[in-house]
Amino acid sequence: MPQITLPDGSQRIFDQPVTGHELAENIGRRLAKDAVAVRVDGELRDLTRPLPETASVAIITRDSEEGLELLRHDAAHVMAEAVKELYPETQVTIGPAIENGFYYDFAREEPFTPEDVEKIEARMREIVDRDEAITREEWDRDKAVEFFRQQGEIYKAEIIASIPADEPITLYRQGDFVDLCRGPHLPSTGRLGKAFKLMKLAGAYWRGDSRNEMLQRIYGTAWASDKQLKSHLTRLEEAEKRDHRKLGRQMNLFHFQDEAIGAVFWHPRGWALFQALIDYMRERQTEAGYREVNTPELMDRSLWEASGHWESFGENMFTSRTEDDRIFAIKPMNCPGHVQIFKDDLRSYRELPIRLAEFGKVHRYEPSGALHGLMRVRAFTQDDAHIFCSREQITAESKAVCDLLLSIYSAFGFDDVQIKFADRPEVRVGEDAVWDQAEAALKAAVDAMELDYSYNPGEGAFYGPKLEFVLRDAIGREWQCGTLQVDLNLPGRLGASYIGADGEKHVPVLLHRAIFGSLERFTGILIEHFAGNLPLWLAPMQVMVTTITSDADSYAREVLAALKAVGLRADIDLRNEKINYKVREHSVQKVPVILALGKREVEERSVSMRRLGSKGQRVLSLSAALDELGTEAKSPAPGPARASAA
RNA sequence: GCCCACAUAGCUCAGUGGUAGAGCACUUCCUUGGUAAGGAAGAGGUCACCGGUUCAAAUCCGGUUGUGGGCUCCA
Repeated sequence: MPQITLPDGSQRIFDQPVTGHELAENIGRRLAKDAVAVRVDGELRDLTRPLPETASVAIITRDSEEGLELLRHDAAHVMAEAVKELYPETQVTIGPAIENGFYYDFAREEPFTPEDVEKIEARMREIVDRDEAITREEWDRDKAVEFFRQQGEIYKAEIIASIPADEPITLYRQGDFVDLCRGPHLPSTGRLGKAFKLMKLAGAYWRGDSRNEMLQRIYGTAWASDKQLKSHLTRLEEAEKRDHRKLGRQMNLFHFQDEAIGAVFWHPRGWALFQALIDYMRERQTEAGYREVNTPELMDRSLWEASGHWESFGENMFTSRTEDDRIFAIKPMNCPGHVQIFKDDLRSYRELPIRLAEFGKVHRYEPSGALHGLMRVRAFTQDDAHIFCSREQITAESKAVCDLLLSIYSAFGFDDVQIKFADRPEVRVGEDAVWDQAEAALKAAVDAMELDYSYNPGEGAFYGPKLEFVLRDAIGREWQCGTLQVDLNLPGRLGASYIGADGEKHVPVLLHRAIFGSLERFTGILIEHFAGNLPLWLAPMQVMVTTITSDADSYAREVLAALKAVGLRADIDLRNEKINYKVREHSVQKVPVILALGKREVEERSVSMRRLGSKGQRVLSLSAALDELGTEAKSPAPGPARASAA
């Protein structure tokens, strides 16, 4: 007699074996309708499988997180079925659920066209209407391999061959379509519903390896209800409106052009924002004991060979050959330069730690396909710093870096920061014993700080392990910006040393750190995070003085001078246009404060202040306005550092 | 770098083989108007570039460059 325990602790006893579906019906019709699978003693299973004699069982509904994932996985199968029906020569490979949807990778000589995708989506809807039963079958491994080989599905056969021997091979059948799958799946294709949409065509390498052939990937989004689908599509539209490339033009911040691909032409307003970031970082890091330096853009190839960069990244470095046949590389990093400054003096342990910072512009020949607005460029500025210290100082210095970094992120409104610990990559320099020490030191530091972190195995730099700091923006997207790397390799390779208390030479530890990472990219992130509505302290143009009639011109000039005198970035608009027109134009350009001046303001020596995004305006005296704006435009005071678990 | 798509006026875009279009922006004139587009006129384009097909190419074909979406990469 099956005895089923439900999540609330209640028990149901049946006089004959039941399936998950029957259990759900027994509990309630509505639940049975929304059920997509069951969790039996922690394991997800098909609704149609009989339940064990005694088990604790939870019904998974379509709008739960797990249910949605199953729904999306089913959508991938339905898409594969549709593709096989329409284009039988296509081979199927893999098709997982992903965030917000699913994809499936297909192998086919001829590329799918956007029209094909429309047909595929229409066929998917037919398959849902057909409501085909989805059934699970356990197969013998060799038979399964043979089955897919015969069908010409060599990718599937390859996948089965790579499944560990102790795992069962399960196939799912819906209509004439059979796919290898771990499951579970919905009972029938009708249960998928129609809240899905195919989104885009893309290329993707077989098994994610660029040495392999390129497959055709079709992405889709799938939801539990039409309402959810619609709101997802609305969110995408909203995200598109924040695109920093679009806002960059609208706000007249920067542009790109073909003669300098991957390099930014910063316009006056964009540069004002960029400089505001530098000013703030400079203030904070000076306070934290960093000293700013500047190192050459071009340095001889030999230096990059010594550091190891030439070997690892030589192909991605810009170089220049001089008349006397020397090869200089445009710096892709600042570290070797900073090491030269360290080396130029005989250093004592008493000087450590030495913290050198540079807003260093670096150039990297990034692959053309990787370029993306400000987010991935070939010429960018790092808020780079290198801390030369002793082994004993690693923990304290790492902690100081984390505190500074989290406090600065918080000042920009990023309070949700994840930390990832990235350890030794396959391709690296240095002895494993040295890596053991570096990883242990960084781990000890992060543990000492009591910060939560996750692992990102094999993702360290070629010279040392690193912490990666990932922040979450206003619409939930994650951006990796900051980094802290413990390097026990480069200082030795570049011949840096200091004299210890014992009178002997020691190789210093080098901590590499960046907080913004790339100033260009961070600017792009801020634009998207705030949707262009930057807080006053960051706004490139903070106040626009506008006149309603030309009688106010001379007073307006006086107001502008007063604003500039208190350090505000301000400008004046005396054009012979209606106030509506001026307000619209400056609002489109996201100027946070518009002061409108007419006859009344001239007489009263007041201003009519309009804030971006608000409907009305306030009239206040010029001196009150100067006080208010001057205070608000100050950069945020250092705040407490916080981080959350990854 | 790889796959797919795209490239028309400063911007956003229409234009499927027969003399290049719209809106906004720009210039000039009128308008001095109280908070997200006042009115009129004018100027502005080797249709990314190179080649091919054709009597004829923005339009069809090939190549190059760039951009977009992905994949790979990211010191």
